Amino acid sequence: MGSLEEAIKQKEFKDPYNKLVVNLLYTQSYLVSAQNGILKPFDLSPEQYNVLRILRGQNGVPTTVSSIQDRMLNKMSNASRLVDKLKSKHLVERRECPSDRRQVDILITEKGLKMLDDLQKSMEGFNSQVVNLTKDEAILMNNLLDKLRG
Amino acid sequence: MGSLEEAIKQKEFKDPYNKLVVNLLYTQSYLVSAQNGILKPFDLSPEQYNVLRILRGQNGVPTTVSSIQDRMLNKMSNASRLVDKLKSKHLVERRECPSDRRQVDILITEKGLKMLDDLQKSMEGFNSQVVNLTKDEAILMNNLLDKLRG
DNA sequence: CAAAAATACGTGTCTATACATTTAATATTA
DNA sequence: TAATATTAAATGTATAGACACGTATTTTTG
Repeated sequence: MGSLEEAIKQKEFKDPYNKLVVNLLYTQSYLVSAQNGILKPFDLSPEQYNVLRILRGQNGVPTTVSSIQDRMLNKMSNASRLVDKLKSKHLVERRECPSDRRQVDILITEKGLKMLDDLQKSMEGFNSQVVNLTKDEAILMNNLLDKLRG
Repeated sequence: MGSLEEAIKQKEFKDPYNKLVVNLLYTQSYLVSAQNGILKPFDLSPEQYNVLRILRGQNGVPTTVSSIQDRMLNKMSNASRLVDKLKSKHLVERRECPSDRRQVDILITEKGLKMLDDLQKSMEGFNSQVVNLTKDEAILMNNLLDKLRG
């Protein structure tokens, strides 16, 4: 499973950039699959999990839907519908925003916080297990990724 | 837009592994969005494009659906339905496999090859434009990604 | 201040992903 | 060889991603 070439049975790539794009797409799929294994018992999708973490990071301060959208990993996703799904599971709460009636304040509920807490136990160590790199290599790669997006 | 922290407005991460997982997911979304811009005029999704390239790589030798599946970037995707979509656009052809009637041989059509050829003009340089790294950095990152998946 | 522009959120639609299940064909083995 | 297991592909279903569009509210500006 080591090299990309072996994994997707492609002999060679035009240049390192071409290979890198394919490699990043392939690695993301690898990570999401692994993450799904942990999230599935909690009946959460990766982006639902992400939205809950964003809301927990607010420490009780409400956020709007568009602010959640801005901070989501997948910018083209649909925060409105994800929040709706989380609300139907009673993991978040909606409040009409008094200062601007176009906006809707979103808050994580006790139940949502509890679920994140339970999840933490399963997620503990997941990142370092799934990422077979030394800490220094991980830091290096973070820097390269930040540069990549320039 | 430089750092991940800025992009998703998160102050800090538990450790470099945690950040790296988030960084990879975020970067994939960045790449797919950019790729979509090129593919949209051709009415192809990224995985449809990928399947066509796999078939072109066969140089006329037919492949089965499951072999395509194995080589796809997203292993959980559904080769059968993607092939179906490509067939309805007359970009691929299905043939029943004589040696094993469970299998279906898939071939790229002339129209499919022509589309890839036209696409190449737009895709030319895309990878090196979207990836703001030197060639050496790209090579380094490829090696780290291969190691990451262990 | 009235008209126009911008913003926030929701919705509609099509495609893709994730995963379970089904159906047909082939392989295994008792 | 008949029964069982395995495999290939397709299908069913729920959620998510991509993107256009609609509606209500607020901002801008002429």
